[in-house]
Amino acid sequence: MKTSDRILIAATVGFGENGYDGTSLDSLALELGIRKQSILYHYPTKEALLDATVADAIQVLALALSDAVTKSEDGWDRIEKMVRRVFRLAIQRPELLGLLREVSRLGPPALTKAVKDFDPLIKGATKWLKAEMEKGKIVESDPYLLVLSMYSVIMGAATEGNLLEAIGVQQTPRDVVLRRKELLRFLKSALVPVPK
Amino acid sequence: MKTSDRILIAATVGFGENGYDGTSLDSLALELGIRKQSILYHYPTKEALLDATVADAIQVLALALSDAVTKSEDGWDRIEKMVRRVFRLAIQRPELLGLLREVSRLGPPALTKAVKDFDPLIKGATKWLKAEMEKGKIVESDPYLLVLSMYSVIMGAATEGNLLEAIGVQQTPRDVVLRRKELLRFLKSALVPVPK
DNA sequence: TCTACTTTCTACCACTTGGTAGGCAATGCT
DNA sequence: AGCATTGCCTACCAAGTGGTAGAAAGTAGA
Repeated sequence: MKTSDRILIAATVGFGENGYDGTSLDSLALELGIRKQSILYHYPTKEALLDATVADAIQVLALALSDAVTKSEDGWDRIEKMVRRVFRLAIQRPELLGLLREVSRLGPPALTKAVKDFDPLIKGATKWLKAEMEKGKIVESDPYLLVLSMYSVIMGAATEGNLLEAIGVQQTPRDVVLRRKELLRFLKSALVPVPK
Repeated sequence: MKTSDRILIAATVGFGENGYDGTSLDSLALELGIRKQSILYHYPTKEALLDATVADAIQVLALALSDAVTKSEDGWDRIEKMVRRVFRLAIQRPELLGLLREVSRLGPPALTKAVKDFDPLIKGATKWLKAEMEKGKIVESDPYLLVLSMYSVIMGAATEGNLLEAIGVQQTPRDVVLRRKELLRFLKSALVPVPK
């Protein structure tokens, strides 16, 4: 693999799990078996490296979501498949969502760029939700607010691994499935209109 | 106010908003108009200071919750009042919830201690939810899982201020009320049984 | 083979980090 | 008064931070 890609991955894991300030270029270099200066050759500053990881993370997330969209039908089925897809991502690469959470804490300027990349996703989701509401397939409410709520719910559920471990909650695949099911029940009862 | 208390508050804000690694003792001291060594007099290490802030934050949260409990009736009313109380806390002192989120990212040893302090709260909530379920006032499901879900939902909603600002969402009191309402609708439809 | 370019390295540097040692003034107790 | 304790200070320090300068080593084309 290209060195620049190896750096990107290691940095994503580092920033996503130990935070931006908690991850030094030296520690990344040590992990990769190279010198810090090689990192700075590929990414001129630490901040540039952060921007690259965030852009990549958003792209991966966007890809996963669009994959779920194409493989689903309108209505609740689409939401369910998207949640499942995000959960799979959270299990396979928990650092990705951790990074997005971290960048939202860091604030500008990194967050400003991230939001710009993220915007089309939000816009698309909002538009779709609105259409679904008009069709009566989703409970009527402010679609933008709904997107934000869903974002924070899914984000919370997907990034609380550390906490669960500390509480002593098992993290076997079966338990994760259970938690995902509970989350889906949560969302479904809030989003799907009760049939008359 | 006692110097040690001033330090505690400043540290809570620092750790909660800029993270543990993002907050240096020097910057805290500068802000307080004292020397770093004075901080180290009251709290022997930076980690000890972190532990103190976390213990304090949990105590404040527990107090707020128990206040909501005593002033509410059983059933949905109690959950609603608790959510409102936590939201109020999130508005008045956003750094408190930010700190709890930060400590869950930091992992042991700080998280281990925090969980120990937090445990009675979780146990109490779980027990109460179970009783409510048996009375039929809350939808039947795994109470422990439910507590965790509610925790992550509320935490997410209450700590996404930075993100909302970057997206361009207004943060006027009216908007916060709207978001709280949406969250409550979310919770209510997931928790309150549909009347036959 | 010579040359130009890419990539990684060694050697530094100024600055910040958490933490130690010990001094000095205020306070209160005997 | 004498004395111990408390609280904050100055003076340091070793380690680690992101980043610069420039040499060395590989690589590919002429």
